[in-house]
Amino acid sequence: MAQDNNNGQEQRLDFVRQIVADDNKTGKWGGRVVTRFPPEPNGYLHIGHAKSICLNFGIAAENPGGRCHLRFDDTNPEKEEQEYVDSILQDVRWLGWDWGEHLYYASDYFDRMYEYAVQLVKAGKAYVCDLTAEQTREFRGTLTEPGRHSPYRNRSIDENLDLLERMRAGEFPDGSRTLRAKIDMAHPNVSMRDPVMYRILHASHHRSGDKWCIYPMYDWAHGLEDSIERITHSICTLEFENHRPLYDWFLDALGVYHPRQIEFARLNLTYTVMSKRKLLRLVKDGLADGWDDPRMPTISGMRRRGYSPAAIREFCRVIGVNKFNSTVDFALLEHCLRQDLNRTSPRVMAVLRPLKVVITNYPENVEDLLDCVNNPEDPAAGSRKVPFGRVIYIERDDFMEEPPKKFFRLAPGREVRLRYAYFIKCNGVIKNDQGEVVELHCTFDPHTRGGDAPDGRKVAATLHWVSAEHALDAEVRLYDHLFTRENPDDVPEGEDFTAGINPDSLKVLTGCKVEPSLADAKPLDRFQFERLGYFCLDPDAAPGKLIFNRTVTLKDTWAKVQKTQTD
RNA sequence: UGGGGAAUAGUGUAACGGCAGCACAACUGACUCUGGAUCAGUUAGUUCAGGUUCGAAUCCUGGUUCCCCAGCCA
Repeated sequence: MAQDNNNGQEQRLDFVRQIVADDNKTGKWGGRVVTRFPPEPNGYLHIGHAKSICLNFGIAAENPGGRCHLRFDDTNPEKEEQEYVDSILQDVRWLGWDWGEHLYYASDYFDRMYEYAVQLVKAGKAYVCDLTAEQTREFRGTLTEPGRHSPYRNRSIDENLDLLERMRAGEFPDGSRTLRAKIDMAHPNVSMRDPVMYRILHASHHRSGDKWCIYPMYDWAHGLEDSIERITHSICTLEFENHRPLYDWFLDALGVYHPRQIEFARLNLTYTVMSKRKLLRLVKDGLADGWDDPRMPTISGMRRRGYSPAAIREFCRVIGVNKFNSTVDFALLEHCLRQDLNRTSPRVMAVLRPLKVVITNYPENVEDLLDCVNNPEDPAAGSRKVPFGRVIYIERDDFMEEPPKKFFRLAPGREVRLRYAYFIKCNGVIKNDQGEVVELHCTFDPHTRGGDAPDGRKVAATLHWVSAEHALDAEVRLYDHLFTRENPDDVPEGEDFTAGINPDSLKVLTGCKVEPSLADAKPLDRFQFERLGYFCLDPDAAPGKLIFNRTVTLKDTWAKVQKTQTD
């Protein structure tokens, strides 16, 4: 799987894969290809992570003997939780990737990292600093001005060794000291100005418990993790480009195995936010109903919404990999989704906003089972029997008493086809006291059973329907973008991204009518409701209580026509 | 005003000195028992100014614009 290079042609490599291919050619890594996906377990994975996952696991899968490690970068106990670890494991697996036995935790390397730190201290390349966080910032200088040396920079190696050991032993309070690399306080790259390697944090870690009260910083830890695991290509996002000199400095100073760090641009998508901070905010403020809210761009949200792993993988393939910031049109994601769902989803009939239709010349109490194709894109999917009856429901939108020009559907005096069933003609409109249409009276042509007229006459439209007697009730949740603007951060002065929340991103429809075959649907089962879109059964559903999520609509040219007519 | 990156149709990406191509979106049309799917077509691009070259998106010089960096976050 994963290398769906079904476009025949010689394949174009993105710049990361090109580097890997070149390295394989020169034998730089002895033919090894080892990548890693290193999430911090402080939130749920989102579609942006999927891009990184597909890149790293994809490269490993495409190269003989290649492998990709799943490694939790759990160096900050204050933000990390087991719940996130569990969700990440589930999401990566669901996306279709397999890390084999290569599941790792940075916290498992804490002992070795400490030994490496001692090594640097002994080499005179690291020191214990007593500056407060605020002082450290002041001493660091600015982007345009060099920093100043910490007064603790020239402590003796023995004193540093002693202090570091006592830091680890828990003798000092949080924030009172740090271990810093001794590099260059005048370096134009601010991250090289004696960066902090360890901070004191008397916090319980979700895996190592209370064993440690000093925790390594990202820059110190990450290269070591890569080195320990003998990663060949350490692929990360653009904001770490500034850190590469430091990544290299640490590994060189230690003289250990040294992977190559490569940076690529993170994914941005229209109408959505992608930072964990903002997603956390949506969850915490109740703007979304949890991490797996079907409107969230999280993997768990998309799964619940009805996305397929294949669609997400295809999306990650077509967006490519680059070094500049770009924002992908949400429509491209939906395109990949529809493409996959079209060929895999069984068709079924469901009426979201029911309009009762009585077929006046149809006999009462007959059993009439009609053959319906399960998936015209997949002959192997076969067919099913769907019951018909004298009273049926059709979609309210499929009838107009006074149809405008391009409306092809049912109207007084007009004949249409009921999908896989009969031609019906409307000759009676019943209204309530408010003048709303509540019922239609139609006649059917018994010779059109199955949907074809023996005399060859044509109808302009085919409608979906559900037999009233056999229909199942269902709740259907319709989703729209969580944000009204293409760029949610594009908000008025003084407001934040939540100002652009779409108040209509969720519509709950009750009293929907679906065909009886859906009684057996299981959570997350995907269907195409004919003419409407793709839907999946929500995990909130229970026996006798059907709840469907609309994953995405079908392309709807009538809706487009309507829109241009009203504009 | 320091350092590090980057600029190709509306959007996302190819072209690695030799005809600027693909996909999405938009718009036409054909076909259709899903106004779905499918098929055919149209619109539309090299950040700017110089230079090198028979030939430049690609190489060189300069400019413009955008992104990242001053956490004891990752």
